[in-house]
Amino acid sequence: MAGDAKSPLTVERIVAMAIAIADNEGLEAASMRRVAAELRSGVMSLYRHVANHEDLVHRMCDRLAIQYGYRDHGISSWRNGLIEMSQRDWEMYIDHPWILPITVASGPYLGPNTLANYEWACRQMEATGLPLIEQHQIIMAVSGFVAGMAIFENNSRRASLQPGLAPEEWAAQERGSLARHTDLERYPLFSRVLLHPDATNFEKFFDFGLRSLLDGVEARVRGSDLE
Amino acid sequence: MAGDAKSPLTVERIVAMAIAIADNEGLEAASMRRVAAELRSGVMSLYRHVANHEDLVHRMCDRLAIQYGYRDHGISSWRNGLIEMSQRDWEMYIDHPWILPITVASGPYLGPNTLANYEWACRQMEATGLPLIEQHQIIMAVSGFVAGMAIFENNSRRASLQPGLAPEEWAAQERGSLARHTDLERYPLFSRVLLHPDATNFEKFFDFGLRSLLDGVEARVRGSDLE
DNA sequence: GTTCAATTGCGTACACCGTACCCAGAAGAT
DNA sequence: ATCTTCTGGGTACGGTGTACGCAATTGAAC
Repeated sequence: MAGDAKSPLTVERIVAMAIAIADNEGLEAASMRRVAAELRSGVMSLYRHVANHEDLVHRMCDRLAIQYGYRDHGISSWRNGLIEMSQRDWEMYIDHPWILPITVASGPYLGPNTLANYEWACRQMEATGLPLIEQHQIIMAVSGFVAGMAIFENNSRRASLQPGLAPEEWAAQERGSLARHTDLERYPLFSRVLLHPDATNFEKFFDFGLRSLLDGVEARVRGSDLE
Repeated sequence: MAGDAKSPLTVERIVAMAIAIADNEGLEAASMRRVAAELRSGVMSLYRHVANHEDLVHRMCDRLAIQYGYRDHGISSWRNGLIEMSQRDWEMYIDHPWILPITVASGPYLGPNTLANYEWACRQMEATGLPLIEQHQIIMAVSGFVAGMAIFENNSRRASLQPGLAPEEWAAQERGSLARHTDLERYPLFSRVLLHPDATNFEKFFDFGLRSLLDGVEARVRGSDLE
C-alpha cells in the first residue's frame, strides 16, 4: 500500500492512495493523516495539491467516473444505453462501496468525468424523441433505482461477507445476535426470510426491477402512457 | 429546543432531542456533546441511557419507524400496500433527510418498529401468492427505488432551498459556480437541463417509476412474466 | 431512622479528526 | 549571487467519541 519515499507528491498519487485505503478499510480510514502517512509525507503537504478533505473526496469520486465511464460497444438503442449506464454504476457501487454514502450525503460531485457520463446518457436518450427534461428525469429514475438497490446489496454484503463464513452460518449468527435484543417470535415472516439463502441476493431483482422500469419508459415513448 | 433542567434524563428525551437537532442542523450537529448541552446535562450522563453514539443513531432511526409506521386505512390489495409503504418511506426521507446516509452507511437498523413495518409489508404481499422470498425481494426492489429517488430529491432540495431564492435564480447561480471549474460548453445537454425549472422535480417521476415497477410485479404475479 | 447497595450524573483525560498558520528548504529567474 | 516562487511539513487549536473513576442521589432492608 505504501508509496515510494522519493517520488514527488501529486494529486493523482494522493487520490489513488485515498481510494486504495477507502477500498480496503472504508472511507473514514482515508483521513488526511492516514493518506499522508501511507505516502510517507507530512499531513499538511497534501494541502498543496488538494484544497481540503472534501475536495479530496470529490476527486476520488470523479476518478471513479473515468474508470467506470459509459462506453458504447455497439450500443444500438436508448434501452441498451440505459442498461449500460446501470451496469457501470452498479459495478462502481459494488467495487467501491464508500462512494454511495458520499453521493447521499452531499450529492453527486459534478466533476468533468461525471458530467461526461451524464452527457453520454442524455445523448443515448435523444432517440426516444421525448422532451429533454423527460429524458433527464428518466435517467434520474433509473439511476435512483440502481443506487437504491446497490444500497441494499452493499449492506447485505458488508454484513454477511466480513468473517468469511457460509451464508447459512451467517444467517444463524445474525439471527442469534438479533434475538438478543428482539423477540423474533413477533416477526415470523422476517424470521423465515432471514433463514432463506436468497434473502440477500439482489442481483436477480435488480434485473427484474430494471426491466420493469424500462418497460414503463418504453410504453411512455410509444405514446401509450401519456396522461 | 433546550429541555427542562429538572426533568430526569431518559432514552426518549435523549433520542427526541437528537432528532430535533438533526432535523434542524443535520446529523453531524447531533453530537453527544451537543445533545448533552441542549439537555443541560453532562456529556457522559448520556452513556447511562445509550450504549454509544451509534446506538443513539439507531434509536433515532427506529423512533422514526414508529412515526412513519405503515397503516392499513382500508387497504385492499398488495399493490396499495406497496404504495402505502413507498409513501410513508418517502415522507420519512424528505422530512428527516439525515436518515438516508445512516441507512446507506450502516444498513437499516432492525429495531422492533422497523421490523414491525417490514412484517406489515410482507403480510400485504401474501396476497400475491408468490414464494415468500420473492415477496421479500419485491419489497426490497420497491424500497430501493424509493430510497434512490429520495437521494436525488434530497440532494436537489438541499442545493436549491438553502438561501430561499427562486429556482431560476438558484439555477443561474449554480451554473455560475459550476462554470468556474468546468467548461460547460463541453456539456451542452447538461447545461440545457440545468436551465429547466423541472430539472429537480422528482415527485412526478417517482410516481411514474413506482407505477412501472408495480406493473412489472403485477405481470409476474399473473404468471405472464415467469421465465 | 439508619445503613448499605445500586443506580444515575458527570469531570477529566486521551486519541483521533480537519486545518490555519508559519517557517525551512529547494528550484528557477534575473 | 541574489531574489522570488513553489513545495514540504511541524506545531497547535478546536472539534469529535468515549474509558475511567468519583460523587450524589435513590431505594431497600433492617
